[in-house]
Amino acid sequence: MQKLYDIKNSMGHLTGLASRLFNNLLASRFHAAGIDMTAEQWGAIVILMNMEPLSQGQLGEQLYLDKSSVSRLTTGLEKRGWVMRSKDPDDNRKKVLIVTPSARDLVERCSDIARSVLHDAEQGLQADALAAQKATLTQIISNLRGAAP
Amino acid sequence: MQKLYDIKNSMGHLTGLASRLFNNLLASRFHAAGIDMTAEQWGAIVILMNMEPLSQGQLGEQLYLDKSSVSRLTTGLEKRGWVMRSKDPDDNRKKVLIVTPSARDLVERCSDIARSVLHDAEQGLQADALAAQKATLTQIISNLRGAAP
DNA sequence: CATCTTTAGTTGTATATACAACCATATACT
DNA sequence: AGTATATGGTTGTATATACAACTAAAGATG
Repeated sequence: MQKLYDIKNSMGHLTGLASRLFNNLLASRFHAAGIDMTAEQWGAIVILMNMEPLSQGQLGEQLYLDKSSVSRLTTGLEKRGWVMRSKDPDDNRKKVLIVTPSARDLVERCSDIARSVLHDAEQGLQADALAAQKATLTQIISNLRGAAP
Repeated sequence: MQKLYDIKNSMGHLTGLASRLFNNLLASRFHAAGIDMTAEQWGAIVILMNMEPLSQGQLGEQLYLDKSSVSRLTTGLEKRGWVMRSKDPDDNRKKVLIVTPSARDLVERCSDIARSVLHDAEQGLQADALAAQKATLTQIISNLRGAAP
């Protein structure tokens, strides 16, 4: 009989755990700082600030999210006044996303908090180990994106 | 002015992405094989098969899930006849979870599929790089679990 | 032993996400 | 130009998850 799957040492389990713990801690520290923003909202705004203007579809490519998820995420960002969603004059199907001035200060504060979480997460690890880990993760992501369904 | 947060090369982003892609691909292949089980359900059953009997609380510790999430996850597993949930005779607050025989065959097939996904995900990576990555991830998880909220 | 506290699980509510069905617009083809 | 196809976004529905409020049971303390 085949050995049981060693799930607790598997890539899928470990990445899921790390991601969940990171986002939970981030959200908890945002909340403690009186900031009512989720980790996912912060991530989307940071991507936009680096690359704007983006359409919803382009944002989805960056985050590897389904277009329906991007639609709902964007609705939340717009409702809070952090993102402007307007029609693309060159293509009336598209929406153009721009970060509002009011979001920018907030996002800087959130990014400082994210740095603190990252600092805690990487405690005791060498820079080269971290760099190697990111490279490996990046390769895995690329493999998964290219894999046959 | 501070540099913008390099989110696309950050641990939080990469682990979230990898985890999501892995689970999506797994679910897609389960579905293609005619198996109506989610990646999360499979993961929970594998943990149980390795460690049963566990209470819901103990399963939650293994998966780092909130007790409410475990409760709902277990309800789904019970509804499909994959897990027996019974009262612990030694402590009437607790529920004892046991994998049913009918789940075992299915889980073996799912585990084979998970191995195929893992194989695809790790394409082109050296065993030592993968081992180092797991060790680093494990350390990060431990750090995050121990971090102050 | 009576009450206070802690622990285990459930349920209400909210966000994040995927897939499928759909609508509107743009592009391609004949 | 007119129809067929492809693309971008929204909405319906389902699962996964967290936190807060609650219930029930066990343990602690006077």
